[in-house]
Amino acid sequence: MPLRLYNTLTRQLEEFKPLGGNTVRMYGCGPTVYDYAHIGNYRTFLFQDVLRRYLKYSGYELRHVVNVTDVDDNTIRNSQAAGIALRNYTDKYIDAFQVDRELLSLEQPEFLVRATDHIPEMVKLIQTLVDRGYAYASEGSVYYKVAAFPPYGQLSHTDFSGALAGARVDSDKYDKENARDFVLWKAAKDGEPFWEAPFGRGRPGWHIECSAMSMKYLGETFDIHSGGSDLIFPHHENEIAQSEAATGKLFVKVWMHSEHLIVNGEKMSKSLGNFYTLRDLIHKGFKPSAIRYLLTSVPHRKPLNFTFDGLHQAQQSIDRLRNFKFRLMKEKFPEGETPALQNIAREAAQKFAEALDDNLNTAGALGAIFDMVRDGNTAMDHGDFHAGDGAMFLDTLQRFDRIFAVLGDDDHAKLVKHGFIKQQESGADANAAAGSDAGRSLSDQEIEKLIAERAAARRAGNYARSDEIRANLLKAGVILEDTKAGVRWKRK
RNA sequence: GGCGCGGUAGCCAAGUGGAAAGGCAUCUGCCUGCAAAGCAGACAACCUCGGUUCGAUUCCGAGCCGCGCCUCCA
Repeated sequence: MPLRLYNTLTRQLEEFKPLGGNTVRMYGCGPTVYDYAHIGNYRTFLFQDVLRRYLKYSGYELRHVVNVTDVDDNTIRNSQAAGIALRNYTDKYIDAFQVDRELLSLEQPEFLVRATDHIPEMVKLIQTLVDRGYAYASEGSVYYKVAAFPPYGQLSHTDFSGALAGARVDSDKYDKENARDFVLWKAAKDGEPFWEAPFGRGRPGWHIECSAMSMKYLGETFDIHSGGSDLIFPHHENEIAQSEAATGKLFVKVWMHSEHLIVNGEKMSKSLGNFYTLRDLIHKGFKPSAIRYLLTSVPHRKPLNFTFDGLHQAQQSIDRLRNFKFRLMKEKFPEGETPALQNIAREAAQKFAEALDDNLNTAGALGAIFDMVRDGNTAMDHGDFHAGDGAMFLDTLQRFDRIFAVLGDDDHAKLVKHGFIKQQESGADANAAAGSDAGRSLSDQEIEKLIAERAAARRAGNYARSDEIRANLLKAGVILEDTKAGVRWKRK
């Protein structure tokens, strides 16, 4: 089955085929770096990540651009409030964005670009629009003349032929010919950062950034452009107007948008106290992989209601998958193979891909994998699973993880690496430390040592001692399981 | 007002014109030194009203409810 994607522009599910050869050229709207990105932002970025991973899975090469908006009213306001140069201020949040991306296992796009590195391209594009009669200067700023571009409204499917189309626009604020016109270049205000341009000192408007940068790296027409649903209008509508007016060519073939994340049924907002960044959740003790799972498990065209209960459920689900992988790799099975079983694993991989082919139906894809996990576990428990069957199951599991990326069990290592967790100093009495609730985490070696000690106690029939060690480890956030394949431990 | 998205068991959620995936939670049993994990089983759902149809949760119409965008916003 071919990959089919829902295109906001045509409002249809369309079979996907790259415009040029085997390489998919795609652009994703990234964050404005005036603060830490919130989990709603990451819902969109994770959707884009699933998209890029599945395109690769499907055999395509990628040329993927993600932008960072590092100049706008918010970044300027906050940097000035902090008394820090704009560039230095945004650097901090770009670094944080990169850390978050690593925590959430977001793949690096081929190009991560920032707006202020592309001012000349934007100026040139604005000049082209002025030259072609699509833009006009006014009071040192430059505006896009929406009336000059009749297809305006095609993406948001809105008819703007009527006067103001119900928009509440403060038309006194700007010297615009029409309230719908939007700014391409903002005249510099006192004390604000500015760049030189033929139309005067100033800075680019938000929309022109994405047109200039996407076309620079991907060409005048490219395959996929994506972002959150709130960007459909006006941001993406304006990008189309700018780009197509400047080139006379189709700008983007497929537009994809993810629905918003809401929290406990309400819009996430600071005033409601339900506004979460990734680090807020990590500080509450949730694992990045659980957050990734929860945010990717709901197909992107459906609103996602974020709850802590949902995060807990996500964690449990991941554990089920990891447990199965553990059995697969560690348990000893009788020699031989069972073709019927291997077919189950093979068909699961097929169903997995078929679900994702259907506009990235992640929930359906998960169902296929869990079906296989149950069948595999059942066979193992009944003694029907043979040594020769493992590879096929592992292969399907790995296919799954190329998209979902949650089986790695590297949350702890990542959190230590980025300073969210302090590692227990080595050399300390691990058991005492484990029982002391010191707020530090034990190293893998210390945990292994205690497990060995417990194993010895169990062999000696000293269950009081072995249970004490298990309880201490639990207190330190380590869960032990005695399986047929040996002791398995995991961090809570 | 305009334009969208959604309403499936306690929670998350797939899917379908003809016996309604999957995950989490709960209960029982097996397994385990005890747990955990796993297995077996149990419990439990298609917002309402019309229409089309032999048959609708699925298609059409109306309505109700939730969320979003239309102004910076993933």
